[in-house]
Amino acid sequence: MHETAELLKEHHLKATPQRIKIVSMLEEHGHINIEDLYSEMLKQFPSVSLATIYKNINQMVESGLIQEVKIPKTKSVFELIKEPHLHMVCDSCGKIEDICIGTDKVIEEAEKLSGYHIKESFITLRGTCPECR
Amino acid sequence: MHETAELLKEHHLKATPQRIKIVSMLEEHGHINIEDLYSEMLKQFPSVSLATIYKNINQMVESGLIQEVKIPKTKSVFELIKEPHLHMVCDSCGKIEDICIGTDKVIEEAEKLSGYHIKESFITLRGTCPECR
DNA sequence: GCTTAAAAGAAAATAATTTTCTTTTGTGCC
DNA sequence: GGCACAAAAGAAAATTATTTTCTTTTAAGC
Repeated sequence: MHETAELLKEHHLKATPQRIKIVSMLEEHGHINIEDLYSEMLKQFPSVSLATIYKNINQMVESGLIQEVKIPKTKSVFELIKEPHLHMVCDSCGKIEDICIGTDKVIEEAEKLSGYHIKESFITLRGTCPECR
Repeated sequence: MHETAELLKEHHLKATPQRIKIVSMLEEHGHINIEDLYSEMLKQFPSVSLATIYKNINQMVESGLIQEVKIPKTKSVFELIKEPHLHMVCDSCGKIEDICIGTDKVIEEAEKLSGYHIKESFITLRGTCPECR
C-alpha cells in the first residue's frame, strides 16, 4: 500500500481515492486553497462534490493531519502539518514557501514584555522572491 | 469637530455617525470582528444594516485607515493601522493584544536563507496571558 | 438654507460552507 | 475472494457570509 494511504490511516481516516488525491496534492504543491483543490480534483474525479472536499479538509484538520494557513489579503491555504516553519509569500507571483529559522529570540522577548506564556507562533513574511526580482 | 471625524476626513471618508462609531469602537477595543461590531452598532443605531458595516469596513481598508488581521482558528478582526506590531492571542480568554518588539534579526535571516526581499511581516503568537495563568 | 454626491438602509443576489439524505465503497472478518 | 457494515461520496438543500442594487436620507461645500 502506498504511503499516503498509510498516512491517512494513522490519522484514523479511511483511505479513499479522493482523500489520497487530496493528500498527494498537498505533498506535491505544499499549499493549496479550496478552489484550486476542487478544480484539480475535478480532473481526476469528474463527479467529486465540493461538499466532499470541505468534509475531508475539515476531518483532516480535526485529525491533525493538515492545517489552515491564513494569509493576509488572500484565500486561506491548507498544508500538511510538519515541523514549525514560517511562510514566505511572493507579492509578485503569489508563490508560498516554507522556511525554517529560529524564532526563539522574538518569542522570548515577547514573553518578557507581555507576560504571556507563548505556545505557538504564526509568521508570514511578504515580499519579492528571487525569481521575481 | 472631534478627532475621529477628522481622521475619517483625512482618509476621504465622510464623517457619518455610523463611521464615527465604527472608528471609535476600534480606538476603544483595539480589535473587533464583524459580528461583534454589528451587535455593538445595533445598540446605538437600531436600524443599522450589515451591508453598511461591510461597505464601511471595506472602504476603510481601501483607504488605508484600518486593516484585517487574520488569526488562526478564529474570525478575522479589524484594527486601526498604526506602527508595525505583533499580535498576542490568549488561548484562554481570547483577548488580543498588540506588542512592539524588534523583528529585524528574524527578517534578516529569512531574507538570507530564502533570497526574498521582505517588505512586511505578520506575526501572531498564541499562548496564555498573565491574567489567565 | 440649498444642492449634490455620497452614504444608509432594505432587500435581493451571490459566494462560501455545512447539513441532510441516499447510494456507494473501503476494510475487517470469515 | 465474498459478506457485513460503518463510513464516505455525491446530490441537493440549507445555512452563513458577503456583496450588490436600488431608493431614501444626509454630510458638507457654497
